[in-house]
Amino acid sequence: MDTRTELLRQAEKLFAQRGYDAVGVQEIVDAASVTKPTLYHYFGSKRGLLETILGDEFHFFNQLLREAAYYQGDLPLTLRKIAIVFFEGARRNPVFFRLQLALWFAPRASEGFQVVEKYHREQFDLVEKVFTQAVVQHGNMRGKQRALAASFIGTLHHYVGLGLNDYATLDAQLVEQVIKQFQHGIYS
Amino acid sequence: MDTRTELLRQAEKLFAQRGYDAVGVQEIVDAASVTKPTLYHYFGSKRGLLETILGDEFHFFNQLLREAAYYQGDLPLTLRKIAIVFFEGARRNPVFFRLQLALWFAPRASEGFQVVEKYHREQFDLVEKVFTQAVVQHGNMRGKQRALAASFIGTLHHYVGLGLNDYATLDAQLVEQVIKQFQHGIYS
DNA sequence: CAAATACTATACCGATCGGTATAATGGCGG
DNA sequence: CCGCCATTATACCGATCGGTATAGTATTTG
Repeated sequence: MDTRTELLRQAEKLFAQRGYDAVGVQEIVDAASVTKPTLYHYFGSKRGLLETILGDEFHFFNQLLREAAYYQGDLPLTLRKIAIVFFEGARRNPVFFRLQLALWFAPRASEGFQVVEKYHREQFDLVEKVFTQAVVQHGNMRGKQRALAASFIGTLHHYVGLGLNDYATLDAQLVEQVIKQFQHGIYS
Repeated sequence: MDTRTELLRQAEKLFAQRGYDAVGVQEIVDAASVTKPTLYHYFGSKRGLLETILGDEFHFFNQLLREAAYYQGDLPLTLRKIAIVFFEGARRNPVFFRLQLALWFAPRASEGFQVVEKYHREQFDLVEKVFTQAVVQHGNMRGKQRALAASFIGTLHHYVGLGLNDYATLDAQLVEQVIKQFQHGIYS
């Protein structure tokens, strides 16, 4: 295991467990069994370390989301694919999803939120585009794409949060329930 | 304005804006135009300050919730009342709701989460009790009270979050949409 | 083989962290 | 008027914060 990867892994774990601000640089390098200059050689700053972690993870995840959000005329199918990507992502990589959720709900002026914001904006734009394309078939959604995208992603976040704390099981059945529930909100 | 109240107000605002860990004690006392011994006289520690802030706010809010969650045989009505309490609370006191949401999504091991947890547990218990009482009329919910309570509160949180960031308007219309959507999830 | 480059440790920086010892101030009851 | 208690400021504590100057050791490249 090279030291750079070990630093990324240990830092992600610590940030997810105790929060970005509460974890010191010294603690990270101790966990990775290196010293501070090594960390600063690779990442430049504590913030640079966080940006690298989130950049790598979101690069991977948002690519999956992009493929799932490729709209081909069937809105429920597309939403289902998106939900599956979120739920499977959270099950495969709970540490990252915990971190990312905590930072997303952190105060607007906090470092963590600012770093995570642009990646969430990417996700939002992908989902909003789906709803915009679907307006052709679902005219009653016209003008509501922004609210719908925010609501859908928010719903997925909320269930991911429940899943991470064992209040729900992120399985195919829950996907169906979420989609059905959300569609009912649209068509009413 | 007495200094104690001023400290509570300024600290709540700063914590909500930039996060509990990112705000230092010195900054709080400067904002309140006092010095550190004054803060430590009243609250004992930084954590004690946070506990007092959240204790006061949740004491007030959870009492409203308790009244709204008094079940009298009409589940949709009770859920509607609960949703209204959340939405009106968030509109009246957005600073507190921002803070409380951020702490709730903070890592399990963080100080902030630990302080906020017991008050959320109160809320959860109140809502779970509603579903348990409603099982008499809605037998298909039997055994799912825990998941339903978590899902309902999570839904409200998610819309409060949207409202705080202007992705939704926390009005009576949204209450109806949330209730209808949630009921559809139950009865299916 | 020489020189450059990448990587990593020791030891340190000033600033800030949460918290406190001491003492001065003020109002209030006896 | 005296003594008590609550409140507040000055000045300080050791520890930790994020970050770095310097130098050593590999590894790679010419």
